[in-house]
Amino acid sequence: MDSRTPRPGVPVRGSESGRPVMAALDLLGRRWALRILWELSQSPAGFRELQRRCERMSSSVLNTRLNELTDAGLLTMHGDGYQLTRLGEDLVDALRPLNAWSQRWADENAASVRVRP
Amino acid sequence: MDSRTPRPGVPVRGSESGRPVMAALDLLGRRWALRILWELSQSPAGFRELQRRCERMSSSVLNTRLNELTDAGLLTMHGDGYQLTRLGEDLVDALRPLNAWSQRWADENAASVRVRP
DNA sequence: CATAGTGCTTCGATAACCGAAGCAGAGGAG
DNA sequence: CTCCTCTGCTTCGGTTATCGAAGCACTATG
Repeated sequence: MDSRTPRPGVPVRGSESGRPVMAALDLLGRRWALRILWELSQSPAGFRELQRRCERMSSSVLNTRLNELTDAGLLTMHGDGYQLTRLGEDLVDALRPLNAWSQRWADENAASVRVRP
Repeated sequence: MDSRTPRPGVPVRGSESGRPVMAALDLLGRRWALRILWELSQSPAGFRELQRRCERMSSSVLNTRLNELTDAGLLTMHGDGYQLTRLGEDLVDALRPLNAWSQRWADENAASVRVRP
């Protein structure tokens, strides 16, 4: 098991402070991490199913992320696949405003593109 | 200028769909992106000041991120440094629940560590 | 028995990131 | 004016993360 999984209270990539939000930014800033949580919030899925949903993401990275997120207590694995823990669901809830924001972002971006084609 | 800045409506790393939230996950999933927004939400800062706050992050990556985030319309640069746009501030607001969540994460993590020392 | 599915691993290639150094320009001091 | 210092930014060689194809061990099904 990779012991470099970001944890609150411990120095992480880019911050020695150990502040929880810094550990979160490190964990979630790694590639595919947010996406995996997002997909599992839609519905639980097995390894290969996740890989398909994320347009053939590398299996080695998927495995690494699954281990990290499991270590961090955000998801668990049963016989029928991976699913979010209570804590993982809460994180996805906390990330929900991001969905609404991205829509506004799309609108403003379309507007700013429209004036210079 | 790097034209690979993720934008809503355009295919990005890991998703061909062009869905806004996927573009957001790509943009924000890159290293230091969330952190830079976070720091600028505390207060505007110049290039080297940002570098200091982020514990000597590489200047090349900082420059790349600043360009991407500016391209995406999340921040602007004046004579007195970089600062968030309205859209950038909204994003930080949307990310605010993450702060609260990370605190709960820290609590639960401390609890689960305590039972197996 | 063969076939197809699973979770996961290995490994060479590529892309992202790091870190130290340096450049050009804008001041301020002497 | 020169010298010094600060700025935003660039370059480049080395390290790390990620990719992608292949394969392993196992289970289930026919």
